[in-house]
Amino acid sequence: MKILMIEDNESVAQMMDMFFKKEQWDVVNAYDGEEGLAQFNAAPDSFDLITLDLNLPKMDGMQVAQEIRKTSKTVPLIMLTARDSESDQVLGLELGADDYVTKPFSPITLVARIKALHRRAEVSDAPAEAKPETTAEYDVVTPHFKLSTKTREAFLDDEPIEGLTPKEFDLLHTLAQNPKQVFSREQLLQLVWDYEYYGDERTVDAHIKKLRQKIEKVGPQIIQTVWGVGYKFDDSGLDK
Amino acid sequence: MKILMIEDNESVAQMMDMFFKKEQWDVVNAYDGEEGLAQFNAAPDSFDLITLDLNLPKMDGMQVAQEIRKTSKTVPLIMLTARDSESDQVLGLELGADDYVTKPFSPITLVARIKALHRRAEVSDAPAEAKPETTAEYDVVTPHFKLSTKTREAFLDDEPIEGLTPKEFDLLHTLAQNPKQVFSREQLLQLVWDYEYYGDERTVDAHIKKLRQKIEKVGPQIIQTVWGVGYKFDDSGLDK
DNA sequence: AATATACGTTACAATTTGGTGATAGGAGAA
DNA sequence: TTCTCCTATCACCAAATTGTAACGTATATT
Repeated sequence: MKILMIEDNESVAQMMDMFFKKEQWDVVNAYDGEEGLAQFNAAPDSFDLITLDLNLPKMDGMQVAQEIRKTSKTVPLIMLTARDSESDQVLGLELGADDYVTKPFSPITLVARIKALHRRAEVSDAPAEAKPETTAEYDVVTPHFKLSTKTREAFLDDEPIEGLTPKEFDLLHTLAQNPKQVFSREQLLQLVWDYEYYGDERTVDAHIKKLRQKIEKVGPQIIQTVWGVGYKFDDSGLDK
Repeated sequence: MKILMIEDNESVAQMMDMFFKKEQWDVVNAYDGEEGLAQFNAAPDSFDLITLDLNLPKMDGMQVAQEIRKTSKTVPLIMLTARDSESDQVLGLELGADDYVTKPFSPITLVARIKALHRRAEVSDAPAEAKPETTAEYDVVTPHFKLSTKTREAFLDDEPIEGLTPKEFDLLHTLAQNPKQVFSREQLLQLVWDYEYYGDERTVDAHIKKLRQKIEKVGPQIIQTVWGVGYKFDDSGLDK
């Protein structure tokens, strides 16, 4: 998958770039509207998805969107917009955005939205086939654990883990996406919270605790503490 | 299923394209009357259905309809017309439209009308068989719930949910079509309301409330709140 | 064992989000 | 027209979530 990212704020661009690469996506970054449009027109068919910041130098994001839509009516387009400007959303959707995300966002959210949009686009391109409509598709699967962002449900040995709050779900999602990999508190704050958020590391602990409580209700612990480092998801202890 | 969409308004075309593709339909879009007719005549038998905007550049929609009907007397044809022009409806039906929808419409309505028309056409194409005339066909079925857009009735464990208003029915339809999938308020506004409508998210809450009241009269709750995310249809709690 | 550091736990205030009822506008029917 | 029902929106209250500080407990290091 190849993404065109049109974003002028350098640190935000860097952050996004990092997370996209973690997903093994190719990223092309343009730092203003003109450059973005040029990049796109140079090879319109090569991009699978575009993220477009609305607040851009040289050429306004809305204009860019319009120009892009003149060339391709279908390429998936996500707009990034400041939280307050609600009218942008209206206009954005009219100008052909498929989704928009308000800044500041959490990486896990953005990535999830991109994946969802890409999935939709892929399906509609494909020839008509057997429709798995109602068959839940899971984003994370191990022999004992599965999780779906579509339904926001998580299962441990087919028992639903119930009552998860948004943060708890995202946290579990992040950890479970890379089983056995240790995440520092700092990393988790970066992944699950807004990229502008710099808070207490104990916050992570507190959420882990509540998450563990809800997991314990249906099965053994799958979130381990790695002393001096952080936390990890590991359900391999259930294999025997 | 393959659809010929004759529609000049780009953003409306795009929106329709998106929802058609979600249904996994093939879509061919023509941006004026001439092009539409050309597309149709190039392969008259390849289309299963045509949507035709009446207000078109180059060649008037009515003319297009007449020309189409010269070639095929049976291809299902839906006209899209501005809300005020009532005379169009009369003329349209005389010129061979099978249905018409007033703009602006809500996606769920348009898709439902297309499905209904297509179903009718399919049945009448088929060799004379036992026609289940009055036997309701349901659009959504789970072990405890069924819903028919034809009769606009919904049943919970064979008990009719009564007194549903149009919006409430569409809302229930949208949610029930994808059981367990969480819909944000924003998504619901996009699906159930007109494409030109951008209103308060609390509006969804209010409709959900009234819908729940009517559901409660005949059985347990099948619409759940997913805190911080949205709402979902889930009747799996009734299985045991 | 002593110490320092990391972690777990709890309680609580602040914030966010959802539910609800009142109300007024508007469409459609009588 | 008048009437009725549907619909949208607002304001207020209730409920859930969240971040953080404080403090107790566990772990590693010396």
